Amino acid sequence: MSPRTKEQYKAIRREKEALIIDSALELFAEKGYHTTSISHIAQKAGISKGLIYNYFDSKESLLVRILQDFISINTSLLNVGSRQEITGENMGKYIDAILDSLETRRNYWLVLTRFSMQKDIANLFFSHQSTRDTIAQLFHQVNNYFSKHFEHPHEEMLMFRSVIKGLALILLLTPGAYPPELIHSFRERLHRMFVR
Amino acid sequence: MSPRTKEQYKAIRREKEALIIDSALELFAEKGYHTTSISHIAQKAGISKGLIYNYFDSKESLLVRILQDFISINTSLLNVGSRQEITGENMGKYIDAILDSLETRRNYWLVLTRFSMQKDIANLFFSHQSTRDTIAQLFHQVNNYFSKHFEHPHEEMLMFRSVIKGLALILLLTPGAYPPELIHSFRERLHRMFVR
Amino acid sequence: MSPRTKEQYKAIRREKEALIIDSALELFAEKGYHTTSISHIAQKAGISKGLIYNYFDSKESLLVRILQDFISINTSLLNVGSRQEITGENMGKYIDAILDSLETRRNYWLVLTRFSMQKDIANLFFSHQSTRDTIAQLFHQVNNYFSKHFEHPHEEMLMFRSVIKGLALILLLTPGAYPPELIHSFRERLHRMFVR
Amino acid sequence: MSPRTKEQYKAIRREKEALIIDSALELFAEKGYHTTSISHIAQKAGISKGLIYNYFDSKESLLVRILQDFISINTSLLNVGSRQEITGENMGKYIDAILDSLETRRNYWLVLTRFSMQKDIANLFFSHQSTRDTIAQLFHQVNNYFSKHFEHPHEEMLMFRSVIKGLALILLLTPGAYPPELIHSFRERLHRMFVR
DNA sequence: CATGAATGAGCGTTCATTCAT
DNA sequence: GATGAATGAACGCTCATTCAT
Repeated sequence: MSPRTKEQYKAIRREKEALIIDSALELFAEKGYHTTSISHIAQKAGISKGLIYNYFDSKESLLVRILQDFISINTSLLNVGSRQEITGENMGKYIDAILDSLETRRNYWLVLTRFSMQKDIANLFFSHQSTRDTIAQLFHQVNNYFSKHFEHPHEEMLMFRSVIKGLALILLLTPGAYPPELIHSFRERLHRMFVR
Repeated sequence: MSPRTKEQYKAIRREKEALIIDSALELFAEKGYHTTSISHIAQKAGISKGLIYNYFDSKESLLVRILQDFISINTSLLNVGSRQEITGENMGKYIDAILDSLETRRNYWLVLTRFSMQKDIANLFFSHQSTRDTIAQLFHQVNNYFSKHFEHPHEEMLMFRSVIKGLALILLLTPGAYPPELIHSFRERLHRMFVR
Repeated sequence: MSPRTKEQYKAIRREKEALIIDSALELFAEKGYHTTSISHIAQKAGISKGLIYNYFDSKESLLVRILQDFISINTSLLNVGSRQEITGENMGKYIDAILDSLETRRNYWLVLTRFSMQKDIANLFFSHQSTRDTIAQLFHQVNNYFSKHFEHPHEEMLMFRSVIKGLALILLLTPGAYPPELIHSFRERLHRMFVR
Repeated sequence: MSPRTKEQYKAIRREKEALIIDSALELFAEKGYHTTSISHIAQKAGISKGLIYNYFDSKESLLVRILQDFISINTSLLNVGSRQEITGENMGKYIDAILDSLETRRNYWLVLTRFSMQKDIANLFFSHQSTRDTIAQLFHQVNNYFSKHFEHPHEEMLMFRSVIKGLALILLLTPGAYPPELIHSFRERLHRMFVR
């Protein structure tokens, strides 16, 4: 018989790759990078260990891929062009987007949060210049926003970062601990605090 | 030479144990749990690998011991008698104590923060009934405090927990990123926000 | 289009087989057997990995085939009829043929030389009765040649074998280390030494 | 009980290291580097795989050690000081020493011969400057010797190298194929050819 | 109490080989 | 005839843990 067409092969690859990424993401989120073995990922994906290396060069490159996917999703969270200023409206949307994303992309956030605490992997995260640039720019824009609208901008920005980070941690680590209504009113409070 | 007395033996044991814990804590904080080997700990402590197993059952139990020590220290941070209420003064002290502790016990916090994301390790905290009780009681008392002094107590308590957690994370992971004056004025702001 | 005839199919097979052998030979010679993967051979030949197994049972059998091809070429180097004696002229031609062959069939010699040290592979040469016979006969004829023309035939034959083997090794492993003129005069010296 | 004394530990290490080297040498000589696994070495030595890494950093470093040992043994073969000239007497001893060494250190020679044919491992062999220097110096001295005593020094030196190399190969690969008397008379012939 | 040689299970990774298409 | 996704055994290597001394 004839071999599969190139399109068929591509489709197989696309699906299998997604399957591997999903399995790895879930395990990385649940147990962390070092405690998750390639064996375990393969088992979860229902494939052989060897096949993973048909799709990814190494365990590390699999992680990098997951992180990059997440970054490319998230860079659009703050809907601002490269050199544009952040408006109050954008800030509101940004807050909402983060809170929403914490639910819809829970596993990604778990992985990212975990790794921001691990020096070796954090370095890996910043190994790409583009990633560093994206984050530096975002920081700069947020900085400008607070400088423009608040009396004590540094203090306020630290408050902003702290409360967002802390809330994220709480929501990630104890999901369901707070009722939706509370989350909702908290979100409104954040708007009152930081949207100008 | 006369043989050592039982007390001397005990003293030696206590000191060796402390030495091992210190070495492990420093390495866990610096490089993480998985990237720190028993060999490395022994080297840092200037003893043999085997001796560590004379004091601890396993690498994990060494970690657990470190975390439990820290928890028992921290639960006394808020020095309130069993059924006493938290006063505004106590709350102020609590905030200060936490911020101070983040500096003086940085390594402990680093280890704890990293492992709070690991479900199995997180459960270790609650393995002792007494720890569970202490934490539950603390939670209850803080809850009462906010109920008594704030219009939206749940919202306020979530704000309290978020900002403390987030600030802790920032201070731990990016030490030196914020100047002392800013930290100081931020602390005062926390007092204004949460001390009644 | 009309379906291919049986002859056409055979021709395709023959060409593909030759393509695979050529690719493998080049890689085996360049990087060695163990460091050359089937993947690499397929890539060099511009075909799929699977197709190689349509022509050869295994990587090893591909190697064996290469070696056997070469042996069957080489046993005809000394073109002496079955029971004929080796003449001085033939010996001269033999020496020249070997030296020429080291250049024209360099890759074959490289592979053969490397594997002559591997006992299991070395035995492959002798797996075919006909090969064993040919070699035995050749040995016998050379033996006769030296017995007839030299005072110390065994010593002389060992000298012959040694110098040819050693020169081959040097030329194969350090190509270009000796200028052509030197090689040429060395060849003449070999003639003076061994041609009677 | 008290632990072993440092001397006891050193003795254990020395013996175990020798055991590992012996086992590895034998297998490398018999089957080659790539076809010999750490597992196999451990099995032959009657120890666990892990223990090998208590003594050697890697499989490669084990090989390097073997090669270096051999070099340090052999650099004294040609009994000449750094800048001294090679005398006829020394050349005679050199020839004898090589032929003797081929028997007494057969496995070393097998390993070395094998690896001179394998580019990746040959490079490893020359990775140490001292090794390169030693060999370069030897080559230089032999070169001088032939220039001084022979009419066609390059041709003669190529003859010398070829016959020694070829004889070595023959003796290594087909031990016992030639009777001792023949080897002995061949040795005398080498003396007549190259000792001046 | 103290040592470090020794173990062995498990890791990430490679690659010859198979087989559905 | 031809493809390449998929397998699985084996590799080199690490390291928590054990134990004779």
